[in-house]
Amino acid sequence: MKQDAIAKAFDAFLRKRSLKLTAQRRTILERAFATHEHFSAEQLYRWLASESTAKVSRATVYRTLALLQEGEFIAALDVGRGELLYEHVLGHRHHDHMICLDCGKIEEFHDSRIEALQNGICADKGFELVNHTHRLLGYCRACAGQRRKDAKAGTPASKPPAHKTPAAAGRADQSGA
Amino acid sequence: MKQDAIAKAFDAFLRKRSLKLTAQRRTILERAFATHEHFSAEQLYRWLASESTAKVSRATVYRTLALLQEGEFIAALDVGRGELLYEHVLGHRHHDHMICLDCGKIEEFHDSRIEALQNGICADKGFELVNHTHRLLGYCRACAGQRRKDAKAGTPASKPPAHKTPAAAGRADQSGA
DNA sequence: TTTACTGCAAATTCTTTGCAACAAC
DNA sequence: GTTGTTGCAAAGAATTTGCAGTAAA
Repeated sequence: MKQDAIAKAFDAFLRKRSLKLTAQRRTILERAFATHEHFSAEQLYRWLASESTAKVSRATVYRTLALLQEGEFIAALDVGRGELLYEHVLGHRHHDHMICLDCGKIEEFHDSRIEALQNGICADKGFELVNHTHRLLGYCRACAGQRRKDAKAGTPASKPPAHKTPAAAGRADQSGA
Repeated sequence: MKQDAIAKAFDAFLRKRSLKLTAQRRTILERAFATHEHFSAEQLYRWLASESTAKVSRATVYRTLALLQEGEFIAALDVGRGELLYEHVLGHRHHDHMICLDCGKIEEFHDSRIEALQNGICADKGFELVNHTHRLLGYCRACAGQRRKDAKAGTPASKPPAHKTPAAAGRADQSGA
Protein backbone atom coordinates (compact mmCIF):
# COMPACT_ATOMS: atom_id res chain seq x y z
CA MET A 1 0.00 0.00 0.00
CA LYS A 2 1.51 3.28 -0.95
CA GLN A 3 1.85 6.44 1.06
CA ASP A 4 -0.74 8.15 -0.99
CA ALA A 5 -3.48 5.66 -0.33
CA ILE A 6 -2.55 5.58 3.31
CA ALA A 7 -2.73 9.32 3.61
CA LYS A 8 -6.13 9.25 2.02
CA ALA A 9 -7.36 6.60 4.39
CA PHE A 10 -6.11 8.60 7.34
CA ASP A 11 -7.82 11.69 6.08
CA ALA A 12 -11.07 9.78 5.73
CA PHE A 13 -10.69 8.38 9.21
CA LEU A 14 -10.18 11.81 10.70
CA ARG A 15 -13.00 13.32 8.75
CA LYS A 16 -15.38 10.61 9.94
CA ARG A 17 -14.64 11.64 13.51
CA SER A 18 -14.60 15.36 12.85
CA LEU A 19 -10.94 15.55 13.66
CA LYS A 20 -8.45 17.69 11.86
CA LEU A 21 -5.62 16.74 9.59
CA THR A 22 -2.68 18.72 10.87
CA ALA A 23 0.85 18.94 9.60
CA GLN A 24 2.10 17.04 12.64
CA ARG A 25 -0.30 14.19 12.11
CA ARG A 26 0.72 13.94 8.51
CA THR A 27 4.38 13.91 9.43
CA ILE A 28 3.92 11.22 12.00
CA LEU A 29 1.84 9.06 9.70
CA GLU A 30 4.42 9.28 6.97
CA ARG A 31 7.33 8.44 9.18
CA ALA A 32 5.51 5.53 10.75
CA PHE A 33 4.81 4.05 7.35
CA ALA A 34 8.25 4.83 5.98
CA THR A 35 9.90 2.27 8.20
CA HIS A 36 9.58 -1.45 8.07
CA GLU A 37 10.96 -1.92 11.53
CA HIS A 38 9.12 -1.98 14.79
CA PHE A 39 9.52 1.32 16.56
CA SER A 40 8.74 2.86 19.91
CA ALA A 41 7.11 6.22 20.52
CA GLU A 42 10.44 7.58 21.68
CA GLN A 43 12.18 6.23 18.61
CA LEU A 44 9.68 7.84 16.29
CA TYR A 45 9.99 11.08 18.22
CA ARG A 46 13.74 11.05 17.76
CA TRP A 47 13.51 10.21 14.10
CA LEU A 48 11.32 13.20 13.57
CA ALA A 49 13.51 15.40 15.73
CA SER A 50 16.63 14.57 13.77
CA GLU A 51 15.43 13.99 10.24
CA SER A 52 12.62 16.33 9.82
CA THR A 53 12.62 20.08 9.80
CA ALA A 54 9.21 20.34 11.32
CA LYS A 55 9.48 19.33 14.93
CA VAL A 56 6.74 17.46 16.67
CA SER A 57 6.44 17.21 20.41
CA ARG A 58 6.57 13.98 22.29
CA ALA A 59 3.04 14.53 23.52
CA THR A 60 1.77 14.79 19.98
CA VAL A 61 3.63 11.66 18.99
CA TYR A 62 1.93 9.73 21.76
CA ARG A 63 -1.43 11.24 20.97
CA THR A 64 -1.16 10.52 17.29
CA LEU A 65 0.08 6.98 17.78
CA ALA A 66 -2.98 6.36 19.92
CA LEU A 67 -5.13 7.71 17.17
CA LEU A 68 -3.45 5.60 14.52
CA GLN A 69 -3.93 2.62 16.70
CA GLU A 70 -7.63 3.25 17.07
CA GLY A 71 -7.95 3.54 13.35
CA GLU A 72 -5.99 0.32 12.96
CA PHE A 73 -3.31 1.96 10.90
CA ILE A 74 -0.73 0.68 13.31
CA ALA A 75 -0.67 -1.93 16.07
CA ALA A 76 1.20 -2.04 19.32
CA LEU A 77 3.36 -4.92 20.41
CA ASP A 78 4.71 -5.45 23.88
CA VAL A 79 8.03 -7.21 23.63
CA GLY A 80 8.47 -7.08 27.36
CA ARG A 81 10.92 -4.26 27.63
CA GLY A 82 8.77 -1.72 29.35
CA GLU A 83 7.87 0.21 26.25
CA LEU A 84 5.49 -0.60 23.46
CA LEU A 85 6.66 -1.10 19.91
CA TYR A 86 4.52 -0.22 16.94
CA GLU A 87 4.27 -1.51 13.43
CA HIS A 88 2.04 -0.41 10.63
CA VAL A 89 -0.67 -2.87 9.75
CA LEU A 90 -2.82 -1.13 7.17
CA GLY A 91 -2.47 -3.20 4.07
CA HIS A 92 -0.56 -5.93 5.83
CA ARG A 93 -1.73 -9.37 6.74
CA HIS A 94 -2.10 -10.25 10.38
CA HIS A 95 0.82 -12.07 11.92
CA ASP A 96 2.29 -12.95 15.29
CA HIS A 97 5.80 -12.61 16.65
CA MET A 98 8.88 -14.55 17.65
CA ILE A 99 11.08 -12.41 19.85
CA CYS A 100 14.73 -13.11 20.48
CA LEU A 101 15.57 -12.70 24.15
CA ASP A 102 19.17 -12.02 23.31
CA CYS A 103 19.41 -9.66 20.36
CA GLY A 104 15.83 -8.45 20.40
CA LYS A 105 15.18 -9.46 16.81
CA ILE A 106 11.55 -9.88 15.92
CA GLU A 107 10.46 -12.41 13.36
CA GLU A 108 6.91 -12.67 12.19
CA PHE A 109 4.91 -15.79 11.66
CA HIS A 110 1.44 -16.71 10.66
CA ASP A 111 -0.28 -20.03 10.82
CA SER A 112 -3.88 -20.31 9.82
CA ARG A 113 -4.19 -23.71 11.45
CA ILE A 114 -3.42 -22.12 14.79
CA GLU A 115 -5.91 -19.38 14.17
CA ALA A 116 -8.55 -21.91 13.29
CA LEU A 117 -7.94 -23.80 16.52
CA GLN A 118 -8.07 -20.53 18.37
CA ASN A 119 -11.46 -19.72 16.92
CA GLY A 120 -12.70 -23.14 17.87
CA ILE A 121 -11.65 -22.63 21.45
CA CYS A 122 -13.46 -19.32 21.60
CA ALA A 123 -16.58 -20.76 20.09
CA ASP A 124 -16.58 -23.51 22.70
CA LYS A 125 -16.44 -21.02 25.54
CA GLY A 126 -18.79 -18.48 24.03
CA PHE A 127 -15.93 -16.03 23.97
CA GLU A 128 -16.23 -13.27 21.40
CA LEU A 129 -12.71 -12.86 20.11
CA VAL A 130 -11.63 -9.32 19.28
CA ASN A 131 -7.96 -9.88 18.76
CA HIS A 132 -5.08 -11.86 20.07
CA THR A 133 -1.37 -11.81 20.70
CA HIS A 134 0.76 -14.86 20.32
CA ARG A 135 4.37 -14.28 21.23
CA LEU A 136 7.08 -16.87 21.08
CA LEU A 137 10.03 -15.94 23.27
CA GLY A 138 13.37 -17.58 22.83
CA TYR A 139 16.59 -17.37 20.84
CA CYS A 140 16.83 -16.74 17.15
CA ARG A 141 18.97 -19.05 15.06
CA ALA A 142 22.05 -16.85 15.29
CA CYS A 143 21.86 -16.26 19.02
CA ALA A 144 20.98 -19.85 19.77
CA GLY A 145 24.11 -20.92 17.89
CA GLN A 146 26.24 -18.43 19.73
CA ARG A 147 24.94 -19.55 23.06
CA ARG A 148 25.73 -23.17 22.33
CA LYS A 149 29.24 -22.14 21.40
CA ASP A 150 29.63 -20.06 24.57
CA ALA A 151 28.35 -22.88 26.69
CA LYS A 152 30.88 -25.26 25.25
CA ALA A 153 33.67 -22.73 25.61
CA GLY A 154 32.89 -22.49 29.28
CA THR A 155 31.10 -19.16 29.42
CA PRO A 156 28.47 -20.53 31.73
CA ALA A 157 26.32 -17.50 32.43
CA SER A 158 24.40 -15.86 29.66
CA LYS A 159 25.36 -12.32 29.00
CA PRO A 160 22.64 -9.90 29.89
CA PRO A 161 20.45 -9.01 26.93
CA ALA A 162 22.04 -6.08 25.16
CA HIS A 163 18.93 -4.03 25.59
CA LYS A 164 16.99 -1.57 27.52
CA THR A 165 16.39 -0.57 31.08
CA PRO A 166 16.91 -3.15 33.76
CA ALA A 167 13.51 -2.13 34.99
CA ALA A 168 11.96 -3.79 32.03
CA ALA A 169 13.59 -7.12 32.71
CA GLY A 170 10.80 -8.26 34.94
CA ARG A 171 8.14 -7.58 32.41
CA ALA A 172 10.08 -9.52 29.85
CA ASP A 173 9.75 -12.57 31.97
CA GLN A 174 6.10 -12.99 31.49
CA SER A 175 6.89 -16.63 31.25
CA GLY A 176 4.27 -18.25 29.15
CA ALA A 177 2.18 -18.26 32.33
CA MET B 1 0.78 -29.31 45.44
CA LYS B 2 0.57 -28.44 49.07
CA GLN B 3 2.02 -25.51 50.93
CA ASP B 4 4.51 -27.70 52.62
CA ALA B 5 6.09 -29.04 49.47
CA ILE B 6 6.12 -25.56 47.99
CA ALA B 7 7.86 -24.11 51.01
CA LYS B 8 10.45 -26.84 50.77
CA ALA B 9 11.05 -26.17 47.12
CA PHE B 10 11.47 -22.47 47.81
CA ASP B 11 13.91 -23.18 50.58
CA ALA B 12 15.94 -25.38 48.26
CA PHE B 13 15.87 -22.73 45.58
CA LEU B 14 17.17 -20.08 47.97
CA ARG B 15 19.79 -22.36 49.40
CA LYS B 16 21.10 -23.17 45.94
CA ARG B 17 21.72 -19.47 45.40
CA SER B 18 23.02 -18.75 48.89
CA LEU B 19 20.05 -16.60 49.64
CA LYS B 20 18.26 -16.47 52.94
CA LEU B 21 14.84 -17.64 53.88
CA THR B 22 13.35 -14.74 55.76
CA ALA B 23 10.02 -14.36 57.46
CA GLN B 24 8.90 -11.91 54.79
CA ARG B 25 9.73 -14.24 51.96
CA ARG B 26 7.86 -17.03 53.65
CA THR B 27 4.85 -14.82 54.18
CA ILE B 28 4.79 -13.70 50.57
CA LEU B 29 5.20 -17.20 49.23
CA GLU B 30 2.36 -18.48 51.34
CA ARG B 31 -0.01 -15.73 50.40
CA ALA B 32 0.80 -16.05 46.72
CA PHE B 33 -0.01 -19.74 46.83
CA ALA B 34 -3.07 -19.31 49.01
CA THR B 35 -5.02 -17.62 46.27
CA HIS B 36 -6.27 -19.11 43.06
CA GLU B 37 -6.82 -15.75 41.47
CA HIS B 38 -4.43 -13.70 39.46
CA PHE B 39 -3.02 -10.92 41.58
CA SER B 40 -0.88 -7.82 41.17
CA ALA B 41 2.05 -6.82 43.32
CA GLU B 42 -0.04 -4.08 44.84
CA GLN B 43 -2.88 -6.48 45.54
CA LEU B 44 -0.60 -8.90 47.30
CA TYR B 45 0.90 -6.05 49.26
CA ARG B 46 -2.52 -4.99 50.44
CA TRP B 47 -3.56 -8.50 51.32
CA LEU B 48 -0.55 -8.82 53.53
CA ALA B 49 -1.06 -5.39 55.02
CA SER B 50 -4.62 -6.12 56.00
CA GLU B 51 -4.67 -9.82 56.79
CA SER B 52 -1.34 -10.47 58.24
CA THR B 53 0.16 -9.22 61.45
CA ALA B 54 3.63 -9.16 60.07
CA LYS B 55 3.90 -6.29 57.64
CA VAL B 56 5.98 -6.50 54.54
CA SER B 57 7.05 -3.49 52.57
CA ARG B 58 6.10 -2.92 49.00
CA ALA B 59 9.73 -3.06 47.97
CA THR B 60 10.08 -6.50 49.46
CA VAL B 61 6.95 -7.67 47.75
CA TYR B 62 8.34 -6.62 44.39
CA ARG B 63 11.72 -8.09 45.14
CA THR B 64 10.29 -11.38 46.26
CA LEU B 65 7.90 -11.67 43.35
CA ALA B 66 10.86 -11.23 41.04
CA LEU B 67 12.64 -13.99 42.87
CA LEU B 68 9.65 -16.31 42.72
CA GLN B 69 9.40 -15.63 39.05
CA GLU B 70 13.01 -16.54 38.45
CA GLY B 71 12.50 -19.75 40.30
CA GLU B 72 9.39 -20.41 38.25
CA PHE B 73 7.18 -20.57 41.27
CA ILE B 74 4.98 -17.92 39.78
CA ALA B 75 4.55 -16.42 36.33
CA ALA B 76 3.63 -12.93 35.26
CA LEU B 77 0.85 -12.11 32.89
CA ASP B 78 0.30 -8.77 31.22
CA VAL B 79 -3.39 -8.27 30.71
CA GLY B 80 -2.79 -4.87 29.23
CA ARG B 81 -3.73 -2.72 32.15
CA GLY B 82 -0.39 -1.25 32.98
CA GLU B 83 0.39 -3.63 35.79
CA LEU B 84 1.46 -7.23 35.76
CA LEU B 85 -0.66 -9.97 37.25
CA TYR B 86 0.85 -13.05 38.77
CA GLU B 87 -0.32 -16.61 39.18
CA HIS B 88 1.41 -19.50 40.79
CA VAL B 89 2.60 -22.14 38.38
CA LEU B 90 4.55 -24.60 40.47
CA GLY B 91 2.64 -27.81 40.22
CA HIS B 92 0.26 -26.48 37.61
CA ARG B 93 0.11 -27.34 33.97
CA HIS B 94 0.97 -24.67 31.46
CA HIS B 95 -1.95 -22.79 29.99
CA ASP B 96 -2.75 -19.63 28.10
CA HIS B 97 -5.35 -16.95 28.68
CA MET B 98 -8.57 -15.50 27.38
CA ILE B 99 -9.09 -12.03 28.78
CA CYS B 100 -12.42 -10.24 28.84
CA LEU B 101 -12.03 -6.64 27.76
CA ASP B 102 -15.14 -5.69 29.64
CA CYS B 103 -15.16 -7.34 33.05
CA GLY B 104 -11.52 -8.35 33.15
CA LYS B 105 -12.29 -12.01 33.73
CA ILE B 106 -9.49 -14.35 32.85
CA GLU B 107 -10.22 -17.82 31.55
CA GLU B 108 -7.51 -20.33 30.94
CA PHE B 109 -7.13 -22.61 27.99
CA HIS B 110 -4.71 -25.17 26.77
CA ASP B 111 -4.50 -26.84 23.41
CA SER B 112 -1.71 -29.22 22.70
CA ARG B 113 -2.40 -29.09 18.99
CA ILE B 114 -1.57 -25.41 19.03
CA GLU B 115 1.56 -26.03 21.00
CA ALA B 116 2.63 -28.69 18.54
CA LEU B 117 2.17 -26.31 15.63
CA GLN B 118 4.09 -23.71 17.55
CA ASN B 119 7.00 -26.04 18.01
CA GLY B 120 6.96 -26.86 14.34
CA ILE B 121 7.17 -23.20 13.42
CA CYS B 122 10.14 -22.71 15.72
CA ALA B 123 11.90 -25.74 14.36
CA ASP B 124 11.48 -24.41 10.84
CA LYS B 125 13.07 -21.11 11.73
CA GLY B 126 15.78 -22.49 13.96
CA PHE B 127 14.24 -20.59 16.83
CA GLU B 128 14.95 -22.01 20.25
CA LEU B 129 11.69 -21.55 22.10
CA VAL B 130 11.95 -20.68 25.77
CA ASN B 131 8.37 -19.79 26.49
CA HIS B 132 5.39 -18.17 24.96
CA THR B 133 2.32 -16.13 25.68
CA HIS B 134 -0.87 -16.58 23.80
CA ARG B 135 -3.58 -14.16 24.81
CA LEU B 136 -7.06 -14.05 23.38
CA LEU B 137 -8.70 -10.69 23.95
CA GLY B 138 -12.42 -10.27 23.62
CA TYR B 139 -15.65 -10.59 25.54
CA CYS B 140 -16.58 -13.44 27.79
CA ARG B 141 -19.92 -15.13 27.32
CA ALA B 142 -21.68 -12.98 29.89
CA CYS B 143 -20.31 -9.67 28.66
CA ALA B 144 -20.80 -10.55 25.03
CA GLY B 145 -24.45 -11.27 25.78
CA GLN B 146 -24.87 -8.02 27.64
CA ARG B 147 -23.31 -6.06 24.83
CA ARG B 148 -25.65 -7.56 22.29
CA LYS B 149 -28.56 -6.61 24.49
CA ASP B 150 -27.27 -3.06 24.93
CA ALA B 151 -26.73 -2.68 21.23
CA LYS B 152 -30.29 -3.70 20.50
CA ALA B 153 -31.63 -1.42 23.23
CA GLY B 154 -29.90 1.47 21.56
CA THR B 155 -26.96 1.98 23.87
CA PRO B 156 -24.62 2.44 20.97
CA ALA B 157 -21.34 3.18 22.69
CA SER B 158 -19.69 0.59 24.83
CA LYS B 159 -19.30 1.57 28.42
CA PRO B 160 -15.71 2.03 29.41
CA PRO B 161 -14.19 -1.07 30.93
CA ALA B 162 -14.91 -0.96 34.64
CA HIS B 163 -11.24 -1.18 35.38
CA LYS B 164 -8.06 0.55 36.07
CA THR B 165 -6.19 3.63 35.13
CA PRO B 166 -7.00 5.31 31.86
CA ALA B 167 -3.29 5.34 31.27
CA ALA B 168 -3.35 1.63 30.81
CA ALA B 169 -5.94 1.75 28.09
CA GLY B 170 -3.38 2.19 25.36
CA ARG B 171 -1.42 -0.82 26.39
CA ALA B 172 -4.55 -2.91 26.38
CA ASP B 173 -4.94 -2.22 22.74
CA GLN B 174 -2.05 -4.26 21.62
CA SER B 175 -4.23 -5.33 18.79
CA GLY B 176 -3.10 -8.74 17.74
CA ALA B 177 -0.43 -6.90 15.76
C1' DT C 1 30.57 -12.70 62.35
C1' DT C 2 29.64 -12.47 57.74
C1' DT C 3 26.62 -11.81 54.10
C1' DA C 4 22.23 -10.99 52.71
C1' DC C 5 17.71 -8.64 53.61
C1' DT C 6 14.39 -5.06 54.78
C1' DG C 7 12.08 -0.63 54.87
C1' DC C 8 12.01 3.85 53.59
C1' DA C 9 11.98 7.40 50.60
C1' DA C 10 13.84 9.13 46.55
C1' DA C 11 14.50 8.03 41.78
C1' DT C 12 13.23 6.08 37.15
C1' DT C 13 10.74 5.07 33.03
C1' DC C 14 7.12 5.46 30.01
C1' DT C 15 3.11 7.86 29.19
C1' DT C 16 -0.77 11.12 30.03
C1' DT C 17 -2.83 15.69 31.00
C1' DG C 18 -4.02 20.77 31.99
C1' DC C 19 -3.79 24.83 29.88
C1' DA C 20 -2.90 28.78 26.94
C1' DA C 21 -1.61 29.85 22.38
C1' DC C 22 -2.63 28.33 17.64
C1' DA C 23 -4.30 26.36 13.31
C1' DA C 24 -7.70 23.64 10.50
C1' DC C 25 -12.18 23.88 8.71
C1' DG D 1 -15.34 32.27 13.96
C1' DT D 2 -15.43 27.50 15.95
C1' DT D 3 -13.66 23.66 17.43
C1' DG D 4 -10.02 20.72 17.67
C1' DT D 5 -4.64 20.70 18.24
C1' DT D 6 -0.13 21.53 19.87
C1' DG D 7 3.68 22.15 23.09
C1' DC D 8 5.21 22.59 27.43
C1' DA D 9 5.90 21.30 31.73
C1' DA D 10 3.88 19.12 35.51
C1' DA D 11 1.47 14.89 36.91
C1' DG D 12 0.86 9.86 37.15
C1' DA D 13 1.41 4.95 37.75
C1' DA D 14 4.08 1.03 38.42
C1' DT D 15 8.33 -0.40 39.76
C1' DT D 16 13.29 -0.04 41.15
C1' DT D 17 17.16 1.40 43.96
C1' DG D 18 20.55 3.54 47.54
C1' DC D 19 21.42 3.26 52.01
C1' DA D 20 21.55 2.48 56.93
C1' DG D 21 19.93 -0.61 60.14
C1' DT D 22 18.62 -5.72 60.99
C1' DA D 23 18.66 -10.60 60.85
C1' DA D 24 19.68 -15.21 58.81
C1' DA D 25 23.43 -18.62 58.51
